[in-house]
Amino acid sequence: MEINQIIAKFHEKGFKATPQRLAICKYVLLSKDHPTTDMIYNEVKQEYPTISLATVYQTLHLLSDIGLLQELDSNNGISRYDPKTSPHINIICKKCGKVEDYESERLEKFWSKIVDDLGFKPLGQRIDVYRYCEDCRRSRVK
Amino acid sequence: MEINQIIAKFHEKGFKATPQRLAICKYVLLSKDHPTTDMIYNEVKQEYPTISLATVYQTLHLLSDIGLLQELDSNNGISRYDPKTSPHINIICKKCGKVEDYESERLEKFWSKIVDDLGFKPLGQRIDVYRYCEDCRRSRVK
DNA sequence: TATTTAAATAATACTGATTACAAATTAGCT
DNA sequence: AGCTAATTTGTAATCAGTATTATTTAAATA
Repeated sequence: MEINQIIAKFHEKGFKATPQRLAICKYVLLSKDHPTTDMIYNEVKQEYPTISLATVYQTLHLLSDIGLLQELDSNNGISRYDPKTSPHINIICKKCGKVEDYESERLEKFWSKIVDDLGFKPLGQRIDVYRYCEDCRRSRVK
Repeated sequence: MEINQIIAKFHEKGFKATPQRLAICKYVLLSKDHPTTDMIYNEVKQEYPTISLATVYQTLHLLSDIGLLQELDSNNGISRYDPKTSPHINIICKKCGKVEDYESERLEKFWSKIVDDLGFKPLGQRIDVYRYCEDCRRSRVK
């Protein structure tokens, strides 16, 4: 997504396109690894050393509200954010919380039928599947 | 699920079938409304006035581990628990966090194909769909 | 049924992610 | 360039969930 599109999106929804917001967008929306709030804060602090953690939280909620990302808040109480808002599966490790994406045409096709059945257009969706990831299976602590 | 089956399940997995655990099972596994930890605590306290909140948390995690229920930890940071562990959709209100179930044969059929594609047997899954519920749409605060 | 013991409970202190607040700053309008 | 409501900051407060430890107990064994 282009930076100009993002700015337009903010304006369209009646919000200001502040540099802090754009910096967070630039990082999260390009990110491949479902970052946590902390990862985002530390990354954006490189560019805006005075940014407040509160701003990061507020912005992430805003981005979720206007549909630019999906909040994943995983099982260990630490939220993660996913720039992909189209139907896909999050393969989540029950131990460490790491998230991998799984996309397939079949899933998208199925999903559109399911939504038809539902009878309303959802604001968003989230499809998770749990397992233990490679790393956690190797170090079989529990 | 019969109480005897539940007791057997605990023993099979090497855990003790304590009265506290059984009381929590009795409430949650029969519950239709995806209760929060607090709801469970307050309900079970009727029968076991000395029960500790810590016991409730521990028991719920145990029940999740041995596959008797599904932890839902919803978007507002408060965990909810779902006695239904088969594939179904949780229709979640983005404002108040209320959860409704949606089941369909079509979904179950689709899901088994998706799992085949995945190439591994998941420990569990969670399929959420977001909207604003009736009540929250009516009281259009935000 | 009494004994034994590892497991479980209760009570409470603690942790850490998230939110609330209020003063200072600023995007974007005119 | 000035205005103003929106936004940001920094910090304090909140609160769900966890850790800890002394006490109790389920259930295996004799």
